[in-house]
Amino acid sequence: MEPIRRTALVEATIHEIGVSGTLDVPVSKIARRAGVSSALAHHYFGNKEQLFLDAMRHMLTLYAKEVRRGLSEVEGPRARLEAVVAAGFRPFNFQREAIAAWLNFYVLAQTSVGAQRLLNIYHRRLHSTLVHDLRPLVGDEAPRIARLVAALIDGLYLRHALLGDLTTGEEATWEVMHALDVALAASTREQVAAPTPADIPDGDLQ
Amino acid sequence: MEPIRRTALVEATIHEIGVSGTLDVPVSKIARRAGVSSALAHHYFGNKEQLFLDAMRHMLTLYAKEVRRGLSEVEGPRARLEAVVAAGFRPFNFQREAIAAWLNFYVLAQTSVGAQRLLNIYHRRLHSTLVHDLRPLVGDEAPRIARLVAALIDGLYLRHALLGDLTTGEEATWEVMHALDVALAASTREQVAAPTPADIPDGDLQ
DNA sequence: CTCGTTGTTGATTGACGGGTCAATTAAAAA
DNA sequence: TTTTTAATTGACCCGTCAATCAACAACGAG
Repeated sequence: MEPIRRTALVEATIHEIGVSGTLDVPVSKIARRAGVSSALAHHYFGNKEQLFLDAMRHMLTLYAKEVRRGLSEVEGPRARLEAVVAAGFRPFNFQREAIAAWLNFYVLAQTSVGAQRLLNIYHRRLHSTLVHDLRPLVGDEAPRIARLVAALIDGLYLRHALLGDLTTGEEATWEVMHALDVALAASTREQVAAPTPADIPDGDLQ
Repeated sequence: MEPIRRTALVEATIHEIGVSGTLDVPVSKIARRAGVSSALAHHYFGNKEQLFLDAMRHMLTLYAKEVRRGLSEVEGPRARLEAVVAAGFRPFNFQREAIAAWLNFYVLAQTSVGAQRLLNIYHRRLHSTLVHDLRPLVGDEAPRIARLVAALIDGLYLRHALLGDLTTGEEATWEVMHALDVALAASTREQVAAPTPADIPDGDLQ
């Protein structure tokens, strides 16, 4: 019984946050939607923050699955990169619920170490995936370009989510891929033209 | 008397949101910090949302001033673009208060038309500034590249704010400018390779 | 048939918060 | 001096909410 209730509560959390746009939703409301009492929610999750964090973990899991699915369908670095990018712009990620969850997640990450940890996991996962497929294309430049692509994804996502800047997710994907191709071309040209590895100002860490 | 109280309240709002990280701060607390009663805050602003929106407007004003200041010190499209980008990554924008205000602003923008309006203003302002200086460099590609740069700024900001991804704002600026230069080069090369409608009409270059 | 375990809840609590309003003070106008 | 207006507040209403707790149901094991 426990696992059923837990997932019901997690899904209800995502839903209610999506409806209100805020983390400021009564646990009782979430519980009602999950068909249980608020006391049970506390019984299983301890407190509201943990409940939300579990919900976010759930979303991240779905997202990761989506990425894997996309990756399994293609071959070659460039196509794999496109798959990763495209996964981030699938309609799934632009449902009210997902947007609300992410934005509130960011807010929470300022003050909650749990949220910070989770956010770091997401970032590191994305980064290492990108680097993995970038390395064969640009070698040592991979980390830098990965950061660039990741930032671009986040930025476009934000704009798309809050302003309907780009109409479709495909367009956003195209935009990122175009930028990526340009960066790729520039990087390889650079390596041929001027064999300068470190033109980045000194020391970086972690 | 009124203007004094208003700005005191606005500044107190920014401060308290910065401390708590949340919009979920009692008006009474904000008022106390401003040295007035919560009733007065309501008297002047009507409700909490308006108070916060005014605070956000205030921040946006400061930011715009910063951009103008940067622009006034340089000349030429490329330098002006750098000034705009750099303004976004100045320490000012990375104080707790600014980060908290922005993140909560995003959250609010999901549901508040007032916040949406304000966000649109910010976006349009940035966009038109970028386009203005991009046009002489890349002609019709200006809007597309402007969107790219804007998204990159937002994305890097987010990562810098929540993860300390890049160490310094200068580095972030450099990252954006590098991407921009690459895009610029690609764009002009494209135009040389494949003849396109009349661009590079008026104006200087570089 | 009873006992212990698991799942579940209603009721309650202690605290807080937004927004309102009658009433006070201070200053300006007449 | 009297009247009017602006500035400001304390107290309060009504509502909410997170978290706790004691208790009840269901049920399989012995």
